Amino acid sequence: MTAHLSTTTHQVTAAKALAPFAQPVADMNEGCLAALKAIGTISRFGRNETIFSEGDQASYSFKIVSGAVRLYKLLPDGRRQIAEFRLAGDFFGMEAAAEYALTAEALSDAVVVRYARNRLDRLEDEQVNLRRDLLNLLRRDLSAAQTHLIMLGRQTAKERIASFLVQLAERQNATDGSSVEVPMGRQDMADYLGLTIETVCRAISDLKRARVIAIPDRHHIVVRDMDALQSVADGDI
Amino acid sequence: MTAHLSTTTHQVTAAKALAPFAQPVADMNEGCLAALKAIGTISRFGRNETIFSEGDQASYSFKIVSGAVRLYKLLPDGRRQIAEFRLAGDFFGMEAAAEYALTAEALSDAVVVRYARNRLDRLEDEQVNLRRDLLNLLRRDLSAAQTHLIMLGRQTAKERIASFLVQLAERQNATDGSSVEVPMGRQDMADYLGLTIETVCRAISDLKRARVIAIPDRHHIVVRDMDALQSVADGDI
DNA sequence: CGTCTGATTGAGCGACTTCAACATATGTGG
DNA sequence: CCACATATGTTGAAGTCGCTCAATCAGACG
Repeated sequence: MTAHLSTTTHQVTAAKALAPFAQPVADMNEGCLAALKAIGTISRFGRNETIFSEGDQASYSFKIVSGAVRLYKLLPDGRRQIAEFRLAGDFFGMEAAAEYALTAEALSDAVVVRYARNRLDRLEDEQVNLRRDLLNLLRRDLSAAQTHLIMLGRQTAKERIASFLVQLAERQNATDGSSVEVPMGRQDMADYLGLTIETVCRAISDLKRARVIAIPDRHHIVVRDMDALQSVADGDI
Repeated sequence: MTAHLSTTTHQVTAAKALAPFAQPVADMNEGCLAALKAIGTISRFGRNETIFSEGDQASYSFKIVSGAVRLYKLLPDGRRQIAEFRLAGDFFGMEAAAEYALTAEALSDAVVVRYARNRLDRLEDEQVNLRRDLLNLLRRDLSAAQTHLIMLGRQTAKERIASFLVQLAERQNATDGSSVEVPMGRQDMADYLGLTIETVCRAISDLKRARVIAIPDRHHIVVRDMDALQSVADGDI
């Protein structure tokens, strides 16, 4: 493993200020970051604006400076499955081959850095470290997707919701009593968890009624008892 | 994309002879293959034998010569989600970081080539192409996982079964009337599709009753009407 | 032949969905 | 600032798909 801490100024401040999730960002070493910075251009997207669509030529990869992004697939009849939420500090579109396999939309107003794929590819050829970092990024994505799979395939609605909230809380290093930001709406949660919006609402209400969490407003939850929440996530009822 | 056709003798013959799926194998160029061959050692596993377990130190990566492998995760209470089936010609364990994220078991008696990770890593440092190929391998895995996600999150039982059978058939280039090998049992299918074995049976029986497929025996299906099967997969009933 | 494993079918139940009503923001124009 | 509109979220009642439990079947093998 060749991971190094990433510490350029703009991304860290952005992460602190706006990152709803404080999970470890894709680690990049200094040389790579400097090189990346040189080829990136800033770009802005409004809430629900499409950044790229499934099937588009994958001409760019991205890194989020502030805001958040949903990555999803649609079935022909409109059913939607969100594969990932990406947050400040995260990369996305790196995993694409010739065409994007997912659609990317801004969850909220977002500022991103755009990297031209051809320049990125050239950089990769030159810098072994960049290629290695990219490999590790993909490994993480794959691992996350596998965790997501068992969630959708083998967990109950309550377990999925609780697992999701645990993930949110952990990425923000939340402890009992601290407020956790929920950047996505209920429909987004439902489409990520393979449920309906009603089921999501009910499960959240149940957790609230059981005093495991509190809901100050739609976009925040307070974890009152992390152990209990984890137990629900694990199916220990 | 830097993919080249792989044409070493042993793997192609193995694929022809035993591959239940004839999907494009991870493409590797000649140089990489020769180098890989030099560091690989043959290894055999019996039916249901564990090749590695989730959490083990990831000391080796593998390529299947013959047979098939299931890759899965378990929940603490024993619920199982199969993430992938791997078949003759396929690599697995390449995606692992320090530890394996999944458990690998032989679906049937299997012959595999084992590559020591430290030697593999050294090869990657030396050969740009190998790293590039590995990257593409991971991209495919990720893309497959995302397709699997929408299956589990947003498709009905019938759609999942039909989609699965279409996948099987396509990988074997099956046309209407040709027999498709089904290397895994019903429980494996269920754990891949996030269903119970009974639901899998019933859905298959329904397709048989509708004359969309025929079932000569447990490990074979005949696609009688691929268009109809695809329609079921797409939810066009 | 009996046993064992895996597959199939049936009956009843329950978790999640669907449909519907209502509530709570957020924003807009007067 | 209020009246109204729209989007999002919440709750209830009824329906259904897939699960659970249970019995039976089919092939493999000693």
